[in-house]
Amino acid sequence: MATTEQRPEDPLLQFPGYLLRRASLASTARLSEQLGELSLKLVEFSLLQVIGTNPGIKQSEACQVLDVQRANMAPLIAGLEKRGLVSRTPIDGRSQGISLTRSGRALAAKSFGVVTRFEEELLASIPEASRKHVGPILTAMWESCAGVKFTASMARAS
Amino acid sequence: MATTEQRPEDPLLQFPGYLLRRASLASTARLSEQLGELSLKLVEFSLLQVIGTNPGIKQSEACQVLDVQRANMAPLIAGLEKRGLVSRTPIDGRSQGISLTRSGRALAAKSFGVVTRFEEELLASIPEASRKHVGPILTAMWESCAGVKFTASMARAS
DNA sequence: TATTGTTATACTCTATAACTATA
DNA sequence: TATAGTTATAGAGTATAACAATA
Repeated sequence: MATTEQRPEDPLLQFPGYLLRRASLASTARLSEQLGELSLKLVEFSLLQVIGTNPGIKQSEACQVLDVQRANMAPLIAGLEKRGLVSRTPIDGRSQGISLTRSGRALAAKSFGVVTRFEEELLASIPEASRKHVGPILTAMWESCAGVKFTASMARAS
Repeated sequence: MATTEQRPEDPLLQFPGYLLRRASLASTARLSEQLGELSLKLVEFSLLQVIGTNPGIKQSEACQVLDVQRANMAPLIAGLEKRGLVSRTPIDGRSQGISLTRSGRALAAKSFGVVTRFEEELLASIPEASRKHVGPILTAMWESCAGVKFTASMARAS
């Protein structure tokens, strides 16, 4: 028989956005641990994948894809270059194409395996009947919240 | 007719955990803006709600509910107390019960309205057929990732 | 003039360690 | 000996401003 002692209630559990944040923080912490064993931060992993899929991509383009400030991208790329994971090829006088080196491709592939396994477990933890809704739900939440930014910058661009 | 110019691809869009993180970051940024108009940070809003639902809650209990370190909770509570939003009542020599003041209740109610509206819009952006899966999916993802922590600390406690 | 990359810097958030007082 | 609260501090992560070089 359980005691009647009251545990504090969390009144925020009813909010999708709260669940979203708590789940994201927990997931990020867990995956970061695993990537740490490859001496990779989450953003470094993401960057390797984006560069691998888009060889010769410009720094500024990678910034747009990953929503990272130019000022923060510079030391990130520099760090990967210093480790021999990426290389730069001049496009014109002010921009360079970034590509994976051989060892960059190796680490990208290895870390992709780690993340894929993690993501498979994550998906497996979700009730089977709900799984096909994961993509639509998260994409909708993302787009509806990112929408403000997008419209602001796109209004300027159009 | 669209140009054939290639935009960089994001190879991470296939990963639920990536979508989770991007959606969470976007949602957090957007809601934080709105709460900023009430001079509330997201964690302060959450804390007000937890205290309001659990009058007399101890600081350490609020830490567990919101997953905030004791060391970071202290200045948070102090800040709310300084603004006259919460009050402390001694429980024993070392712990105090935290409750909302009158104006704390007012701000908690007002901000709850703001967040509720936000969350309703968030939910409305999701395809109707998927909506009932939001809770189960996010809860499952949260629990499956928080699980590690829980088992570690619970093993110690048992 | 706008874009690309860079540097410096500040601000927020979070994590750790050490301390006091009390159970 | 463990718990509650506090303080100080360090480390990420992120944001802004300014600059040089180039389109």
